[in-house]
Amino acid sequence: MIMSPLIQTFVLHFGEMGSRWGINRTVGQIYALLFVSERPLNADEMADALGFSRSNISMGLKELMSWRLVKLQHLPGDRREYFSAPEDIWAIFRTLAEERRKREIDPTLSMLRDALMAKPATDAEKHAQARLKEMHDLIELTTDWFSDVQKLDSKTLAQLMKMGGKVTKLLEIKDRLLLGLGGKGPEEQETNG
Amino acid sequence: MIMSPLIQTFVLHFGEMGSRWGINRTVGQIYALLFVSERPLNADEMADALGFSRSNISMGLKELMSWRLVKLQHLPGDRREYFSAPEDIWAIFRTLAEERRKREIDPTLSMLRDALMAKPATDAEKHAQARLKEMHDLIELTTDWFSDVQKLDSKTLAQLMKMGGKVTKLLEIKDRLLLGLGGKGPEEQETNG
DNA sequence: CTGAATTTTCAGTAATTCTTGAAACATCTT
DNA sequence: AAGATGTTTCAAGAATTACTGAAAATTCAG
Repeated sequence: MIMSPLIQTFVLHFGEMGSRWGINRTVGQIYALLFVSERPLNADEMADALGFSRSNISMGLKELMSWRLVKLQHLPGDRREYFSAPEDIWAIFRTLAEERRKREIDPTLSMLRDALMAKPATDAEKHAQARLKEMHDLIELTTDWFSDVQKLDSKTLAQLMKMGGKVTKLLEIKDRLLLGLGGKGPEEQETNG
Repeated sequence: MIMSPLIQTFVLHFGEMGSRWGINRTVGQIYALLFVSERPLNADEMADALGFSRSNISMGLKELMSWRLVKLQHLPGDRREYFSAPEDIWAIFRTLAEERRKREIDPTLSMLRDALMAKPATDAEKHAQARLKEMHDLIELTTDWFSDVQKLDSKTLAQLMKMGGKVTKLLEIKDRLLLGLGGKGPEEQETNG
């Protein structure tokens, strides 16, 4: 299979980026290729297109499967395994986030909690624990929030994001409501910009 | 300088995590050490505590400075350079996000935009471009949103995050307001839960 | 069951990235 | 300006990670 220059550029860039994020180049390229492909691909096609050995592709796919980032399917009358990336890019994003959480965030939080249980023996330890507490709380806050937000459907999520910093406007409105509906009316409508 | 077991565990874990995120172990450990330290440290102290060579520390610090993650200062009557991590952990988080954006997100967006300019020659390219557009939009949306939210002060940000998925409640209220203030009154107050 | 097709494993090699000591460089003190 | 102190650079060696081909394992058709 021959990749058009357009696709090739993307695949190469993505592989490069992957390697900056602790994902190996092969895996990044495989995923990029699957992501833009209009149909599922089998391992030989990928090996051919990317110029990697068959076994390298096999390992890359194994990795991607452990991340739940690829779907495996069979084509009628063909024994080979065909792979594809999910249609919904938000779903990809979520899966990535979930897996990363499970693999990296959770163990880190657990380590921090353990460290916080110990009785500080010195001033240095007391200070260190205070810092670890800050880190723990920040991580917990951001990931809990993230997992909450993640549960929203794509449409709501997009709507929310499009508002950007303007969510604060909503917070102000909320506060005003809670204060007993004093204050101003709906002239706050540019909130929707 | 001798690290207590508590600090050592943290430093080691952080170095390990770093290496999963494309940050080398030394750099991760240096930062962890600075993060929990109650006072600024000089390069020799770090080399000693972590068991790395002086030159390795020097390179690590250079890297951390390029990320704007450490502050350099001088102590009165001491010619050596002392380093520390910012007090405010949110500030650290923001800096990290900004730098990562500058280095990785922006170039990726630019590559995607370029790819989208090309006239698709084949069906495969047409499909690929549609996918790249999805990716471009997702990245742009999330990063724009992130940079907006990033500008909020820490307190507002924390407030927002503590709400988690409940922000949708705010959206509902907003929609109701925009629909001309029909609908219900302030009995929606559990929004604050 | 047999054998063809396909996939996975794995040990060895290749490539990359990390780490170091030595030398160069810089800055201060006298 | 010389010497002391401190920092950076860099080439080479060490360690890690990626990649491959060959062999083993699996799957399926007949």
